[in-house]
Amino acid sequence: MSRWKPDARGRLEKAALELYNDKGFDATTVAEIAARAEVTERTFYRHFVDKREVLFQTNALADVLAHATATAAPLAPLEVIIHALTEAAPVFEERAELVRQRQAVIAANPELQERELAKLASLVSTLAHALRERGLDSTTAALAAEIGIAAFKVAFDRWINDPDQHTLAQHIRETLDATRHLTAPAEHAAATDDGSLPGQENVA
Amino acid sequence: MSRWKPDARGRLEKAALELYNDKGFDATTVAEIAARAEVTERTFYRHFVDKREVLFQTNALADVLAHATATAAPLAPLEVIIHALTEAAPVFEERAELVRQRQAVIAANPELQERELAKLASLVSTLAHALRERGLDSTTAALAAEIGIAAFKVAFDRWINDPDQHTLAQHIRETLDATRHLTAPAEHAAATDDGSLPGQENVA
DNA sequence: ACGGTGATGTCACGAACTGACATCACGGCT
DNA sequence: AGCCGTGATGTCAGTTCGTGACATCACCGT
Repeated sequence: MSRWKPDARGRLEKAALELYNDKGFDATTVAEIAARAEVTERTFYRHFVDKREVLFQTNALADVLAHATATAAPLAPLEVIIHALTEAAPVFEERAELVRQRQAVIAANPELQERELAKLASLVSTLAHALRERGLDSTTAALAAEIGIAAFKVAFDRWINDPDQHTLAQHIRETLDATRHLTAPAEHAAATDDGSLPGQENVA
Repeated sequence: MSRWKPDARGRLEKAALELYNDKGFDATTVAEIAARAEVTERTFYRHFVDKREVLFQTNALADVLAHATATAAPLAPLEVIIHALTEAAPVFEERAELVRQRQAVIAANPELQERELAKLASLVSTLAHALRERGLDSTTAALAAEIGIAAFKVAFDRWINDPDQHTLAQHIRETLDATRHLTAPAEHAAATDDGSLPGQENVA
């Protein structure tokens, strides 16, 4: 028979989630998590680089974004981003309850918010890289990626706090539409319509 | 005569900067900083909430942004933001050398990058609040603030890595112009086609 | 049966913070 | 002048995070 109960990592994750929810992140020690998962503290650190990382297992998202960006039809950068984010939406929508719970924990703790921002920043890098692969110049790619994730933040926030009114995908679309209205409105919009496809426009 | 040398905080700040630059953030202990500043470790923590915070004394920036946003002429949101960021630019330009040095330290350490993102997020809140005060609805304000800071990130990055080609203010203006091109341009199809995303069907 | 491997345990430790209490120049008040 | 409150600092003890080094031992392939 096996020397240890299987899936130590899973048990740790579950224990951590429960405790963070129950007593709050700060009041939870790694020792407690380990004890509840019936492993040692050391084992916790073998599975997660730190106490926060348990909540941020989401590399799936980066993969979806990168893939969707790479395979999207030739479109203006913002359309590509809408496409990619829309593809990614189900990752959240499929486990809305868990996501909300997780978000509540994060909302209650500044350290966790920092980590979340870091994760989002890494998504920006991923997106920007994927856009560069599509031929965008580096500044445009960086800017488009930043704006995309910025819009996602707002859309996600609205989705979390606006239970079931709309899907996340709808919020994303609405938010990016709002972005267009925000940035376009006063100016005449058609000036740059020289028929070119995705923007090779340079940042003058 | 006085019991202690004056300006403990200033000495701590100086000592920390030097050590972070010299041996790196990780390799520097608070004990070392305190020793060099000729105070105790405890005193360090009385002046700075943690080891990172020494590098993020920048509440001046938030004040400038909030004030400039509040007093800007009535304009489209994005114009207000351009105005505010432009007002804030001198905060950096006036001490470009120090800013570059600081940025190098931050670039070398993920923990510091996390903190920086947190500070920027707090600027987003400040900006959004100021925009709401101007009468924008909460979602538009949040979105405009996110986009403004996103553009600022890109502009700042270009400024740091593009020594003296342009001023930060120029970069900001260029970047926000690029934002307009990114979001507005040439998407004549979008006006009538609010429906399906092209290419959606064959993206796994 | 044998030896290598990988997941876990054990131990020891440094370094980041924190709470509680002590000290004592300074500045104001009487 | 003398007393007193205050604020900045020191001292100390303790908790928790996170890591390196080494030990254990079921499992798996040969």
